Amino acid sequence: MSNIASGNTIAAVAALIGDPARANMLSALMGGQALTAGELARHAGVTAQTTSGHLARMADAELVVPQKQGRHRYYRLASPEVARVIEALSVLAAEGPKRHHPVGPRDEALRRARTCYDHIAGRLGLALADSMQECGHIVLADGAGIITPAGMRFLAETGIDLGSSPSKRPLCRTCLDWSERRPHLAGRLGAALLARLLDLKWIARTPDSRALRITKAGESGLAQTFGIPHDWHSRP
Amino acid sequence: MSNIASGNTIAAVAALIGDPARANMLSALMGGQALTAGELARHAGVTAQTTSGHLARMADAELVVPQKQGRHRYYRLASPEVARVIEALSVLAAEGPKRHHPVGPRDEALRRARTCYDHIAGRLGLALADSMQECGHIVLADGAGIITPAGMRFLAETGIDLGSSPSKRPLCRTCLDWSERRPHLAGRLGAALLARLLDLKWIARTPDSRALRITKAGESGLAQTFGIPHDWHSRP
DNA sequence: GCGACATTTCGGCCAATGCCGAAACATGGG
DNA sequence: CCCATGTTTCGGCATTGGCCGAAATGTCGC
Repeated sequence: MSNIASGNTIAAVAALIGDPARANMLSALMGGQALTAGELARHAGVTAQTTSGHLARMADAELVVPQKQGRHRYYRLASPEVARVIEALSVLAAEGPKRHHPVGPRDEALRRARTCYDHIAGRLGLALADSMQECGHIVLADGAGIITPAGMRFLAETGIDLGSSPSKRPLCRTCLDWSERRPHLAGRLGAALLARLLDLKWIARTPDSRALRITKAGESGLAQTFGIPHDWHSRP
Repeated sequence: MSNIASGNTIAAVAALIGDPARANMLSALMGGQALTAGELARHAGVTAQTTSGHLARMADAELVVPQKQGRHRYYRLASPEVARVIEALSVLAAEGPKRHHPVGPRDEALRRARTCYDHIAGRLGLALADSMQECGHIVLADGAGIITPAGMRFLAETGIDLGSSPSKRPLCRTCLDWSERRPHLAGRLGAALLARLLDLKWIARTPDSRALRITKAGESGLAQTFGIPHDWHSRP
């Protein structure tokens, strides 16, 4: 009875994500960067051959998109929608059976600041969201936010470019942080913020990890622009 | 490398959803009502024994919760978080490989109005969201909304009770409608709206389906309160 | 207590699929 | 041109896990 067709299709997608090797690859791609097949193989803990098969299937289902470059083959998540599925699954997985509830990234660096697909998560993500809200630049409410006129000016001054695209992508979403259990900024604003902070070299990516490092320049920049104190990162 | 643990767990959850029979059951439960094991077996298209096993596993993983009642055993989705995962997967499944993109519920009744976990989807869902937005009762922005003071008065007058709980559940989220590709109201507001409209008997559930029927009283009520014209449902 | 109904447990069958070794394509550098 | 490196294809093995028939447990109504 009812709509078996759509049920079947969501099953197909979920089954694809439901393999440990593939799930690890997708988690790794949540870092937002494109990774080579080899790197993904290492993340997944399986051989290159096996990885190749997995990637082919995921590309076919349009969960990831391949990009040839020299003798490497880069893969990235196909869309923010894919990221949302992983994100929603993470929330569920973190809550999960209460067997060992003290979960979340064990790594302190990840807790402090990390990428979440194309925006910033961890305590830095929360601090940025809090700051912008306190300054009246955005109004957050339940999973999304509105950028105020003052906020628009602030973004322009700070060089954060939302890209005046006619894109259907939400301007300002929030994303539930699975380590801190509070929302941080996602959507186009979140993406632009990450891009700008990387561009200013206030934060830097860490090789082989989703962790973000706050640079010397970043410490003062974040303090001046967002009012985030220097000693912020030492506090839980 | 990296956090295999969390990857593993999201894989476990996804694998659970990734079976056609289980996915069909979960889709059926997206109707928001608790269903008996037998009903779920019919939805899934497998025998009762098989269903029992599936339900046990999903209950163990806390995707669904059982509730004994007489010689029946009712199951419902364990949380809004579970619903969000299914919702996100539906979006992906609908877009999916462009092989047959004219998808969405084939059934015209489902397209018109249906439940989506605990709120209203379909064209009626969109019309309600549009109406409240045009009247200045809510301000929607990218995945969530804010209820204005005027909106709060309107809700009070209309008898829509948001339940002053200290719940962490978002007041007003939006949920992307997979048949119409536009957002409708979810969150506590969406749930309260559905409850109130059912209570007023303006809409009624359909047995064995997620479709909602608009009653005679509903037609005039919706017209007066939300400005939704009588002939609304005849238009695409 | 006895039959009807709903659900679960047990046991065995079978198909799907993840995994790797070996080898074949690509690509870039010397 | 040949070798090193990255990636894919092929073949075969082993395991997982979904499915059902049969039968046990519970629960209701008489």
